[in-house]
Amino acid sequence: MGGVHAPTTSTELRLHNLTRLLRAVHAGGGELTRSQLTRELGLARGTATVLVSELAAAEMVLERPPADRPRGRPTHLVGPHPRGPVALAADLREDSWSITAAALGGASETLECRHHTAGLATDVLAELSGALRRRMAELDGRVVGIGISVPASVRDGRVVDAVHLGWHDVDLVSLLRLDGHPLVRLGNDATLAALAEARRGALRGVGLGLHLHVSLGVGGALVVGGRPLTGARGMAGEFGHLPLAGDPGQACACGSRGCWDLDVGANALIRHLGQDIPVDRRLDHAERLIALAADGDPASGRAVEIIARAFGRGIGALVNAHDPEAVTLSGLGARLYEAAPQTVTAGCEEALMAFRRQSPAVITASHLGAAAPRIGTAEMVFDAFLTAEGLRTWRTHRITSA
Amino acid sequence: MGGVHAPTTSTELRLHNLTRLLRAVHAGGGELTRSQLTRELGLARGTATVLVSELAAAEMVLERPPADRPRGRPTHLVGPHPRGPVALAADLREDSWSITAAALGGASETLECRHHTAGLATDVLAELSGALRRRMAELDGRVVGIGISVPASVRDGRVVDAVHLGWHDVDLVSLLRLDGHPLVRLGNDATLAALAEARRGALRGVGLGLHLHVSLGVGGALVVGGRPLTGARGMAGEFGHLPLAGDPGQACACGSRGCWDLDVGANALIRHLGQDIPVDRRLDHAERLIALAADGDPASGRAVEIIARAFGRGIGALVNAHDPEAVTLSGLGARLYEAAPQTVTAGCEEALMAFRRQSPAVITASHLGAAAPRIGTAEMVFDAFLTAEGLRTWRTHRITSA
DNA sequence: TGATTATGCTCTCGCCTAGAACAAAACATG
DNA sequence: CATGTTTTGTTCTAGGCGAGAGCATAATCA
Repeated sequence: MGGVHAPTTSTELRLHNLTRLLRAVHAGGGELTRSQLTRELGLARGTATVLVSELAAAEMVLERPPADRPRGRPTHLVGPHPRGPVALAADLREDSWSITAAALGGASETLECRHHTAGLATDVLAELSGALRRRMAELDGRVVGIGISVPASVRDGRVVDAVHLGWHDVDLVSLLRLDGHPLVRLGNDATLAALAEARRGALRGVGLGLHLHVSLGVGGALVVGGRPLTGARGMAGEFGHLPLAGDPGQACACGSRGCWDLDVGANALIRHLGQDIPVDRRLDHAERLIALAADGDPASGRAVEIIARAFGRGIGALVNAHDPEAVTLSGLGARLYEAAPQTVTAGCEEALMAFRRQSPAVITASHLGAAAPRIGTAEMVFDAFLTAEGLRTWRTHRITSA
Repeated sequence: MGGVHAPTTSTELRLHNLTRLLRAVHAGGGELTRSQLTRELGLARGTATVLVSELAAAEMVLERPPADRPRGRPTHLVGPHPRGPVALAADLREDSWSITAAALGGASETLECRHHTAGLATDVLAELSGALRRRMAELDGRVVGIGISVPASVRDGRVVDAVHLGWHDVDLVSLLRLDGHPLVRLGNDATLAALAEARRGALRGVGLGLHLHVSLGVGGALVVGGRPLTGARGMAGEFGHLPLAGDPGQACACGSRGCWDLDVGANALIRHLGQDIPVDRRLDHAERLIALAADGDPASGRAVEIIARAFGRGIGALVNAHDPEAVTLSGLGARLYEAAPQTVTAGCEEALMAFRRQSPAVITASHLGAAAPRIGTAEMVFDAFLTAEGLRTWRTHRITSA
């Protein structure tokens, strides 16, 4: 499920082991030595030699001397090649967009970041499209895929529904005119934040984790074996539209009633204070309100407490249902937890089944911050690229272009 | 992730392909021809010859002539060997236990079935233990594993909590004195019903499915790639303890509030009618109430409608959150859906996000009936056995015993 | 009876990895 | 500073595996 097929022939076996090696390099952040990789993958040293040489010849990895040198013959760190594969990650938000380039191992650099006020105006997309094409040209031949993170439901590469933006069934890939590129992937920002957490954050190595990403509302994903569940149509993780913590009769903009979204997120926080803020400034405003609360402002403080409690209760309910090993929070969720950890925890315990209270799941605020969706987007692209197929493409591409 | 490792050497490659072949035979119910298997697995005919011969020599499969003969040279059905592997499945319930033997391909026969009134009395376990040992002796050397289905939360092979039975942290495997056997697996009945549905029912081939099993309350599992999620501690699928459809303030016996369990299941149905029925007769009674409703009894009819609506609303909420391709119902859930399909559907649509209403997930009543946990138990055992390790064990065992 | 059709069997070939033996490059020690 | 120790890289051989080709086989069809 998702590109990693087991080999059935000896030829595929080679490709499979090359992929495994490359994935290990990527997962290790490009900071593992050749001998570590050899041990980790259970390869013979001779085999490792062949495989690493092949990847180095293809300009995917480069060996460099390590900082510290233990006793015996020195080994080398296997890291990304300076002319190696790059994933471009575009993070499109209600109020801004950015483009980040990530190399094998996950090291990334945000190349460009623009604010906008136009919501989904076509010229915002045109601007982003132009920037992406420019960056691809700059990185001549190194871009193996483009990922786009959007605050919206995504299905089969199309934006199905963006409640807060008023988008419905938009073919973003076509609008960005990236059809020509072989590997373009679209993802929901919360799902991608979960992916980032699974690969580079607190859910690393966790069998079953739950990640919640709070922005205007609440989204997230169950993470199973390092992979967020995306649902049959790529629209899972809409936890905000479970009736977890509030008035079951209250209507939600999504068309249902009693949604958790009505009680948690920037929208809820602002509504609780009776304020009226335009969509494209709500996230910033909500962060400011949480800061105000921390500084002792009573009205903000009360609102934050209410939201934090509702957040906690929903978390408890979700833990009841799914029994995760760990729960991680990103976006506004992390801020909320940092501002009122005891309130969130109390809400959670309140909703937990009694026998689970003895060993509740660990709640952690993500340390990836606002970069989470970007990082996850790059991981999504590398997931698609680090396959037998991707390797073949890279090799033939480099051979023909050289 | 569950025993299926990818090969890294050519020796493992052979074992891997043997396993794939055996799994395909099992998944196909032992009714696939050699040529079908060859095509399905993408093998060369020569390779298939070698692999099938090897499995036949090990007395795992047996080739037999097919019923219908198409044009060319006749091929053979690859089915279970009469002296081949057998999984024993014990289904332990509040009021009875049974033992079922399943062969490769899933064909099963219930060998023994006893009623009891003693709940968890030690002599019930002793009786079951004796019966299991007897069956193992009868099936001399063919039993590759024993699975046990229990109506309780299970963690690390121990019964953690059985609300309606009063069991807490019971080491059932030790109590049954089966420690000697290499492969003993314990599972929750709802989770195993979901597994059965995934392998032999309506969730076959479904990428992400949701199975709900209604008895006194509601349990179930998300099925991902043919495998039910069990949670970090094996206690997932407690969907009944999400506050999905009722009064959020109402206290539940589990220690939380507003649980779905309060509105759906035998307990809820009986409570809605203001009746008072002992725990061990509630399931039967609830079925009778649903039958009464179908016959036109107004009080029962109203109660069933209310429960069905709450059931539907919760399903809708879960579909919002997880976006399953299909939803299957077993136990009382199937009865409820058959009795009032339009009410369930209406409740579901009511809770769905508007944009999902265009293509809602398909709801299906399971056709496996009461056998679902048994079937799932056998599948659990074969899952553990049909691995490179399991094959090795079988081969060495047969070699030394022959 | 002979043509057609699809499958099974056998053998060769190329590919892959393990493992052993040897070489190399550092550090540790006196 | 020279020598021994330790760990890793390199090279080569042996054994195993599956693809594919060519042939054999067993049924149906005309």
